[in-house]
Amino acid sequence: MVNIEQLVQDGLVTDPSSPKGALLRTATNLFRLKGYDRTTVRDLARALGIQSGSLFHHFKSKEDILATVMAETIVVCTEQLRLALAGAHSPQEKLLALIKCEIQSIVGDRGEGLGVLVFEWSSLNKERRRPLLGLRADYEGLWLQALQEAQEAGLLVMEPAIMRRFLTGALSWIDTWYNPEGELQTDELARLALRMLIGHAPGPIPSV
Amino acid sequence: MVNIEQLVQDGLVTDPSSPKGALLRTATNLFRLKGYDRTTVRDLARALGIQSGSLFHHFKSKEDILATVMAETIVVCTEQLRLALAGAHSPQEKLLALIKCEIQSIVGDRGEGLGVLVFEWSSLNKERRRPLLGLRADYEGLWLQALQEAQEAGLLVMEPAIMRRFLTGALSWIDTWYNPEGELQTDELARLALRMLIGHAPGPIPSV
Amino acid sequence: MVNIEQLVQDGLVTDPSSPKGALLRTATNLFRLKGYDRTTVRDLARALGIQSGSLFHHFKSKEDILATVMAETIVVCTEQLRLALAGAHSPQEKLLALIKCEIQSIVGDRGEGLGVLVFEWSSLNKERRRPLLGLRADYEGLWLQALQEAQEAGLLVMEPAIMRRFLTGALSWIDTWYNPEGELQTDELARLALRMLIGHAPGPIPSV
Amino acid sequence: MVNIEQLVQDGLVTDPSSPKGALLRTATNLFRLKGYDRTTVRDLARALGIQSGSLFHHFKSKEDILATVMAETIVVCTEQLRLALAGAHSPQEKLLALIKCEIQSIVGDRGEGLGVLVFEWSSLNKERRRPLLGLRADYEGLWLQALQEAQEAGLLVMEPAIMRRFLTGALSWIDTWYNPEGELQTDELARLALRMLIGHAPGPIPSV
DNA sequence: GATGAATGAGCGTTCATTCAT
DNA sequence: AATGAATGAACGCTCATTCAT
Repeated sequence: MVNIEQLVQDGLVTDPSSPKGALLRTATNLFRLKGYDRTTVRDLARALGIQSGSLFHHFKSKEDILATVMAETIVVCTEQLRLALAGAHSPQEKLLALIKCEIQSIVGDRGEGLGVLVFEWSSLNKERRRPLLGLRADYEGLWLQALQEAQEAGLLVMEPAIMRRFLTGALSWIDTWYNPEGELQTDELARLALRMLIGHAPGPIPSV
Repeated sequence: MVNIEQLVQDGLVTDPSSPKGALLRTATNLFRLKGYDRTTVRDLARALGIQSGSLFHHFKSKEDILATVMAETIVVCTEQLRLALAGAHSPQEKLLALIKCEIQSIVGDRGEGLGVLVFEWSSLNKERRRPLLGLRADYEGLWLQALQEAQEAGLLVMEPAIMRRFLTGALSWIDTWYNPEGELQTDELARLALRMLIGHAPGPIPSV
Repeated sequence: MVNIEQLVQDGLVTDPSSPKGALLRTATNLFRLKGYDRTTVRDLARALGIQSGSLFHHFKSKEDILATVMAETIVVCTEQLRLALAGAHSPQEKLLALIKCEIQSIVGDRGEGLGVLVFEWSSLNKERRRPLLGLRADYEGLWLQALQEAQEAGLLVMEPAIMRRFLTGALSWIDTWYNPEGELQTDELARLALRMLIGHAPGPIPSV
Repeated sequence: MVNIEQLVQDGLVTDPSSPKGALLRTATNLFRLKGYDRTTVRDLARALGIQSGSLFHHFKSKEDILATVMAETIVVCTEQLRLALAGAHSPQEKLLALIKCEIQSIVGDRGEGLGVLVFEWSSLNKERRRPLLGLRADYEGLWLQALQEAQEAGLLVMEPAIMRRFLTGALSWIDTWYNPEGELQTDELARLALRMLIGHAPGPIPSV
């Protein structure tokens, strides 16, 4: 598991155990559940057991909360991606690790943050998007490098940039249908996604 | 191209050349561009050159406009899917036809409607979702049948239900990155997607 | 029964069998049932089976309809009062006749008009009230004259002006509680009211 | 005078010196003057010197204000009635006390509230009427008991239920014509009303 | 740091009225 | 006479934000 405490100390993410951290967690939940626009600051305050005016001691505006939720989501996911890569060696292993990691983010406790990132993107002012695009580029950089290596190893069915785009859509969509209590395990799901990338016929993927 | 006039006569979609049709087109555009919540009825009226009160001669409420945009989008896309299937015969041909058709919907003039459908789904009241879910089931039924046939022919790299879910995400995501003026043609994009489904190694897909 | 046809020919009231008459009847009903403000011209048009715009061929404005309802109600009631007086001779007979007549107006088919008159009075512009006040004065003149005669005959328990005011309130309030299908007949009710005016102890009122 | 402070402490009425109390007073005034429907929340806010949005900190809706005006009016009047009864002993004394009290309510500072109660009753949603009907029944219960006793003492000219209805109308109508600056005193008015109930011939009512 | 009353612009919607057909 | 689309002002109400306490 990624070392959140380190990120907290680096000032990159908010301490989840702090009041501000609780605020962000609750905001993420509500923004995903009801949508950013339909979540009022009073809703948020009520869920936290405080008055709506008090929110503005932590954040300058409602949109500031949204931007922070998005930024911290990307930062944590990127850190998790880095960690996943650290334990993988072959191109195929790396791809599988990234896929597993991204699926974990989507169906796990970062799922709501990612959902907010995708579905509420248009709620964010143009100027506020820029820094997030930079963070996103870091994240995507890790993916593209791994896909590059896989292609050089002759594994991919198509070029990395498009491959990644197809994959991004396929994986992010999981959020809309995956049932964690169903039979399908996330590791199996990751293996299936990998098969889509490397184009093997049905049957077990050769062990990595 | 699908016969819109027939659908108009059947009362399934609004005549695009009527004032109400123009209203729906403009609404689709704004809902996708700014989001449903951030599009005010005054925005919509201004874009149409009418008074905001006049909108309510055509629709009982703002949400009614949203629901109609969604319903007509599905109806037209389903009709197009049906038409695409009519010209295809082998399982592989059928798959390619469906993919081409869905990509055309996404990057063509139904793209905004589909974006509204996906991104503003949560803006719709629970009760208004039901009829749309029925229409959506018709659409997905066509896909699943074609995928079923492909699997029986030994073409697919995984079972149809999950295959379709991966594909839905991958294709709908195209909307976020595809540039119609770039080099990549939609037919080529469709071929690449098909390759993901049927798992061939790099190189030309065998002609269908 | 009062001769409505004569009033129609004199141009004092609208022919009840004409479209305009039907409009007034329906308006009276709706104004009393829902209140003038909460009755929309669309409600009224729908109840008549026409379009709301068509109302304005008969009346210049919604308030015009209200004023007409009120004016014709007073005119008819005054005419009925006159008729009632014509058949009575002694002061006591006259009082009873007026009371019976007013109760008939209240619980009968002029009840809604009178309710509109009382309850929607404040919905009427100051300027439009003036002519109605004149019509009302005619009506009250008949009452005061009869009460005067009764007082001169030593019948009343108090002076006519206040007596009339108490009676006006008592009788108009009947509308809120009287049930025409109950046991209490309107003639009996009139006798009870008369007893209140002339102060006999319980028991049958001496025959007039 | 009834102890308003006690009612405030019991949570039955709003403190008249609080901002909410001022709001209710102003609302009562406007609702009576212009009618509930024609009084806009902006009118009310303007009369109070606040912004229209601020009203909704005190009340959830405009109709909530109306319902509160009505409820508190009945509660205070009932309390005053109780107090009036406490100082009266014979049936005749009790009747006179109740009449005086009701007239005071009508021509005094509860007159507007009672006017709102009568004239805007139909502006209130069906569900909101129920609790008010209960409060009203308490009020009427005091009246009916006193009238019952008067009848048993052989005082009334007719049975209590109808007597009360005539009286309700007669007294509530006072609001439309009584001029506090005229010669007629409310105590004299009350004596006249009592005479109507107990049927004495003109002349002074025997001392109670 | 937290409160909560107040703000004021803006929301979706209503509706009497107009007018070209 | 009648239609019905359109108007545009006004409605009740919401809500992010402010600020004196």
